[in-house]
Amino acid sequence: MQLKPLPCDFYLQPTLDVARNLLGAFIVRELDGKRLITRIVETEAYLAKDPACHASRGKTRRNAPMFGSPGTAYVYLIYGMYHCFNAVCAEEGVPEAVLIRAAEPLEGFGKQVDLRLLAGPGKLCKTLALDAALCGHDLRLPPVQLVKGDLVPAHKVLARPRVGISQATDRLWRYCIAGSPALSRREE
DNA sequence: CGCACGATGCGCT
DNA sequence: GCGCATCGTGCGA
Repeated sequence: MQLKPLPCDFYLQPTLDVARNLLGAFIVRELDGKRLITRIVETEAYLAKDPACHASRGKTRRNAPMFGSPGTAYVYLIYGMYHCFNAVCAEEGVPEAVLIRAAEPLEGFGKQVDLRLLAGPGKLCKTLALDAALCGHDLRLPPVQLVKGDLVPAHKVLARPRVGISQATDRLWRYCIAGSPALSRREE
């Protein structure tokens, strides 16, 4: 398998396109001298003017990383016990991001792997040990890289409402690979 | 300074 | 399907 990090330009596409195009991409995580590879199967887009976006009401200490360089990580704590991992999109100063909601274990997890080990944003961060220390990290570089992956045909991509938000619930900005066993919830 | 609440997940019913 | 753990953040006082 060739592991080619997604270039900075990738994240400058419209954020909804980044969210769709991250489906099938790989997360390569180096941890304790081991390499874990997973395949992204579910994402959500958050846009600058979107009421559900953390930064839609301006810059604060927590959301400041969303205003940073495209292709860096935005990681935050949710419900006091889980983390959520995002890729920052759009040009510097425009706070948009794609939440990585679920991935499928591919390499480095042993034989009897649980396919649902990364089925949800909190579980994904727990399994890959992603936390605030990685906030701002350049996702082209170890120890966490997003790399070019399988092409997912359009007919396999589902668009669904985002999960867990109370505003702008009508927007179909969650993208899933149809039929994946590793989604955060059963397909609707 | 106090407090309501979240881009969640798990266990119980 | 529902309650709740657990705590940093952000806003109103």
